[in-house]
Amino acid sequence: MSAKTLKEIAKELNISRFTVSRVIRNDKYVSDETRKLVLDYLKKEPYFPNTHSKILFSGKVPVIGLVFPSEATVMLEFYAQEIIKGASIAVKEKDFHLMLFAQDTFNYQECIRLYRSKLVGGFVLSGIGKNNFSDIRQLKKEKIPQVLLCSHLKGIPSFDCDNVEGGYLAVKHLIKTGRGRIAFMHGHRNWVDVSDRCKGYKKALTENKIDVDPNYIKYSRKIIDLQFEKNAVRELLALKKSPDAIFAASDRMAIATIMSLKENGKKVPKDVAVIGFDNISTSENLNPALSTVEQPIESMAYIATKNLIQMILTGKIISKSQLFKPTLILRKST
Amino acid sequence: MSAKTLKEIAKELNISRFTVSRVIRNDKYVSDETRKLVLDYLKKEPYFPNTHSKILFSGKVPVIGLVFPSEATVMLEFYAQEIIKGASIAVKEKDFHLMLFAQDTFNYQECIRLYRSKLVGGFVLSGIGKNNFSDIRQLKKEKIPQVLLCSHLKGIPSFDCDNVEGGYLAVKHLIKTGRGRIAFMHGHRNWVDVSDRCKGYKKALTENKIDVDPNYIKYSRKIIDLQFEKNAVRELLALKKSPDAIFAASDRMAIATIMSLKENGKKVPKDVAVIGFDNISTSENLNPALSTVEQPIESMAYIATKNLIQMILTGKIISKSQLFKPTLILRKST
DNA sequence: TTGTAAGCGTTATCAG
DNA sequence: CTGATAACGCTTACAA
Repeated sequence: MSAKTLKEIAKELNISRFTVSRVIRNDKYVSDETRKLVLDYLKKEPYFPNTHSKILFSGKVPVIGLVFPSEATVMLEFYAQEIIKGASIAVKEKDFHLMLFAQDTFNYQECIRLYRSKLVGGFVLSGIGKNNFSDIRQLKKEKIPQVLLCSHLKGIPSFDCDNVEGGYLAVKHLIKTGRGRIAFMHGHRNWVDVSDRCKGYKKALTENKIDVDPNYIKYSRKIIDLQFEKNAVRELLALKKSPDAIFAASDRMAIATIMSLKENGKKVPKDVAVIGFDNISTSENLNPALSTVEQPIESMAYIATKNLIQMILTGKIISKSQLFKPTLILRKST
Repeated sequence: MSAKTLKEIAKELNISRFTVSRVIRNDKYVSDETRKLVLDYLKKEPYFPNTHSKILFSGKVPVIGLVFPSEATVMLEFYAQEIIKGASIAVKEKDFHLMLFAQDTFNYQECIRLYRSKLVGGFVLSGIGKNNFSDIRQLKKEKIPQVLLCSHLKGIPSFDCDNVEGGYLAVKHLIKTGRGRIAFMHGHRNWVDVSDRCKGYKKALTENKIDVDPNYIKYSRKIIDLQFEKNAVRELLALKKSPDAIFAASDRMAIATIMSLKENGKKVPKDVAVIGFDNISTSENLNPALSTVEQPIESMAYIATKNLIQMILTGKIISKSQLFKPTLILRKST
């Protein structure tokens, strides 16, 4: 059943559609009598204004495009739900809507098309990697409202966790608990978050007068490499001075690391402590339960979306960014 | 930068907007000369037709509303991404779009509003529980195109895994590997999938001449109960004949079950075998790696969305449903 | 207080 | 072959 239009309602009531429109928009210039007539009608037959007429007329597009590039899955696998939740809340507050775009690889041309055809009013871009930073600048040139989530780039409004601080917290904790030979394992270098966590790692080490040993840093050269942790652990254990702790840049990696350590006869945390990053839901049910660093993803998504909406509503491109504080979650693996 | 309209392009070329429109729509009745003129222009300045004008004119709304009620999170926590992926692929094939609605509890009134205001053309409803079946029937009465995903209801096009078969496979496997005292743990009874898995459980038992013992069936009375598995395991172990296997209706539950068993000094699978349902990504990294049953969620979402699109395009409400085959994944916990 | 006209950006149909 | 008219459903400004 299609909704009645103003015209149809007006015809049934023998008045003009403009009068009906006035009542609905609470315009003053309607007699109490006609107002009552219309309101009584609307009680029985609710009115649903056509979204597209409204957008067409107003020129404002109350739709946020939430982009999930598949490449970023490595990073965002466990975050999709929280991002959606945060963005949904922001969107509801302002009567906006959320459109989802799962792209194979980030496609800025499609973004331009979506924007210029007025399907969306702006974008929340999640987990954009360095390889796409030039595309982001392109979007900026086109004056397309956008915010970055879980990534950051100078000149673009970015909402990210303070990953330097996160890495720093994790490693400082390891040092505090008596570990001195701390390795760092991370994924493909395309994402700034990874470099940031590495910076935090190095910062904690130097601050504690521990030399940064490149042999202790292992990273994946492929975006997806199922054998990576296995090989990395083997290599680390083969070192003359093998590490007594490993900081993994994601919980997923930390879990695989723990498994590999066990397979190699090491006890966690006795022989090697392990700390992850993300606090995914299964990490507390592991054996041993995983220590990790948590990002406030839902609020990051909420704030990011809120800012984007503000930009769309005011028509102004701002470039306020925000770094969110991570939290150390201590369990049994350290 | 806003996209140029037909009118603006026409003005620059000193022809009428209708002619420009013709060229763009590949209409025959344009002279080669004018066609070239327009095409040359479009090469430098691509044209992006206004979505809303098109929808307004055509009356067709190429937008799928993907609804995620929070209640269903218990079920869908690990599926969001795959559902999104499947739906996205279907949507792209037909030039539709995906709008996301994360609702606190399923809100059919909002669905009606969204449909009648022409914001969406129909709904993919994920993880609808029995408590909302009357709302679904209401939507059907309103002739709103909808499909159910990960749930099923007679008379409504539903795309679900064959959970009876899934439960049957899991329990048959336990029996085959020598287990005779098999418990079943599941979540809140609001979801049909749970009842179906229970049916499969019972079917496998009776088929193998094992009595169904109600003491072996534990279910959560609350939708979220963090202590549930702990208590259930304790109660099961306190039985005179405590179970030698547990079939948990979700991997999450299975993982918590394994932890509780270990805390109670039991070895998995030696003392008690455990099998889950879902095949979530961490289940293979557990210790022991979790045996489980996998649902083809992505294709379920794909097919469901495809069917919905067909309904929207043809304007016909069909009620073809489909049950998808689950797969047994055997690892170390059984 | 109410109705009319014009416009948002398309397209189908008719007239020239 | 091309331009004009009308329509999709709504709102703003203006006229009655």
